[in-house]
Amino acid sequence: MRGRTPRTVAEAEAIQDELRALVDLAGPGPLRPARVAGVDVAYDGERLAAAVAVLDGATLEVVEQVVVGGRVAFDYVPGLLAFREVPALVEAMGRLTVTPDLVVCDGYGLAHPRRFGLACHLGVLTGLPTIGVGKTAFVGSYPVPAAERGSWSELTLDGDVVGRVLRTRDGVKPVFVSVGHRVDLETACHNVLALTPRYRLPETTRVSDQLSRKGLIENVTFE
DNA sequence: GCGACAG
DNA sequence: ATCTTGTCGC
Repeated sequence: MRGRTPRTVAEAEAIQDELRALVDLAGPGPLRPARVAGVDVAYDGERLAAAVAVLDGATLEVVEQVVVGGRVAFDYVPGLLAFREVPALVEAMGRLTVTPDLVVCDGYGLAHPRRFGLACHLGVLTGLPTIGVGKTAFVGSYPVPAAERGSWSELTLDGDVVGRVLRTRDGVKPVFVSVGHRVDLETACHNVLALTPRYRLPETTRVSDQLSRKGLIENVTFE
């Protein structure tokens, strides 16, 4: 279950249009997940390190970590990020000994040109509940949310609400939340706030980001 | 037609 | 993503 690796942009877009039908937007998804995973990928030219960190949903303490090395198989193209990161992430998740109740991705989910961002892609391939948390704007328009943590505004694309711009820290740049698979938007935002007791980004994102970079330096597994 | 564009 | 030091502020 790694998904096909397209050779062209047209081929990749066709795969997204096909897999989009498998996304489960019914939710609701976990409100108090026991285990929450964070995934991220770090690069060094052709080499890459994909990491998955599983945290206890209540204490936010790290429960398990996995890092796998690999090679870039698809250049970065806005809208096709998943083809660059998902294969290695699926490989890393396959090595987990515990099953996450929720997976927090770096990037977008439904808020995507074809409504099938990285979070949706990883969700469909693993079957797990996923959400996307982006650090910068990608698609859609939105009013700037109030300055207090917890404030949010709707992210709209072509007349559809595809996500929320959520303030996780008072007076700090907000994050872009969109659902991936088997989780609704309200539940996704509740979880993001639960994962940001102190920093702008979810603990899951921070731990997996640090882990992937460390894996790159230590020349972890390779392919 | 010309930019903008998750990571 | 990645290239990159110190510095201002809570």
